[in-house]
Amino acid sequence: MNTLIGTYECKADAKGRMMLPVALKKQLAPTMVKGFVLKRAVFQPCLELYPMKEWQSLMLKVNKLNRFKKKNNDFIRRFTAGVRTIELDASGRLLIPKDLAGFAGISREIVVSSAVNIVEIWDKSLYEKAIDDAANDFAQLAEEVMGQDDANELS
Amino acid sequence: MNTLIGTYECKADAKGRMMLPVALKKQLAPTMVKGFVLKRAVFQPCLELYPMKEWQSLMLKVNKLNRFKKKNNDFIRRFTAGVRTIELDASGRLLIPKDLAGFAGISREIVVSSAVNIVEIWDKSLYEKAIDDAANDFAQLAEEVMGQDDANELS
DNA sequence: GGTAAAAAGTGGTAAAAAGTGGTAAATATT
DNA sequence: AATATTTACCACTTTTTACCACTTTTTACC
Repeated sequence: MNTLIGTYECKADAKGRMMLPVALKKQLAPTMVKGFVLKRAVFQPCLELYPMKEWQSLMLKVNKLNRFKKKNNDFIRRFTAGVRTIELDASGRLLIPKDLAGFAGISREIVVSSAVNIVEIWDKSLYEKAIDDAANDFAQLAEEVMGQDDANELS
Repeated sequence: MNTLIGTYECKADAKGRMMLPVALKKQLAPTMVKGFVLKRAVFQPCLELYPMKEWQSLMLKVNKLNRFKKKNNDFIRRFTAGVRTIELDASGRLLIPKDLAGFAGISREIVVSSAVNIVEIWDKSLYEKAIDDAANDFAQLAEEVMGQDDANELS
């Protein structure tokens, strides 16, 4: 699947439903029919939305892990915590289940952010906080993550 | 891609649309067809406009990162904050999405400034301020570094 | 277990906000 | 002065938000 692009702000209604931003919906259109998996993120207090196909291919990998190793078992439990399959309703709205909303501290203001081939769903204020935190050591982070080949930039 | 040159002032209309200055448009012409990515800058309250090709080659690197590493995850999130794909409309106007305009404090008066191979978009007053601050910092820096020994000047 | 109350989830829609397209007037450039 | 560029509007479409009314599921209690 093509990688997703974009970070969007949107609002939930009183029942915790949100419209996916059209720009994102268009990108997701091919994968929309099969539905999604929504789950807790591992590193951050946010949710991750996997197009079903992405999820399945990830599960293929996970299922190859040897469950008789405690670490693998723990990982699987942890990784699949809070997994829910969801679909958009007839009006194209996405309902964020209460427990997941609770985990991610989501109230009304939401940020939806693509990350390669999945979508992160954040409470807006927590998102901004995470961004700020990352900005502080962005220079260092960038160097560690991307900095191997400065030479290319200069050539 | 060729490096872009120049700093230009322009105005947005009531809907937050601006014409790209022709001088810049001419320079961007080859890359225009594929559209752009507009995003929040990391260190400054301004926006960055990437010709799509520039953006894609960056993403090629980014997409190779293993997202099960927290650092990579954080980096990607920080780097892709506020990303939007945009195109010029039929009249050659660039619409700055409301949330991004909000982030960059952009109202009507805009400064567009090329920076190597991307374009920075600033609210005019914030731009002036940033320039001033940088000037002050530089003066102080220069003084700290070079200012100790007046004697040298006189010798 | 059975029942009432609360919570969670559905479906629909009116109104507000954001975005699009076009053009006349103003300003700058040659 | 003539042309090119930029600015300021108007009218319109699409998207998003904020509700209301209703159904289903879960919880709490007798």
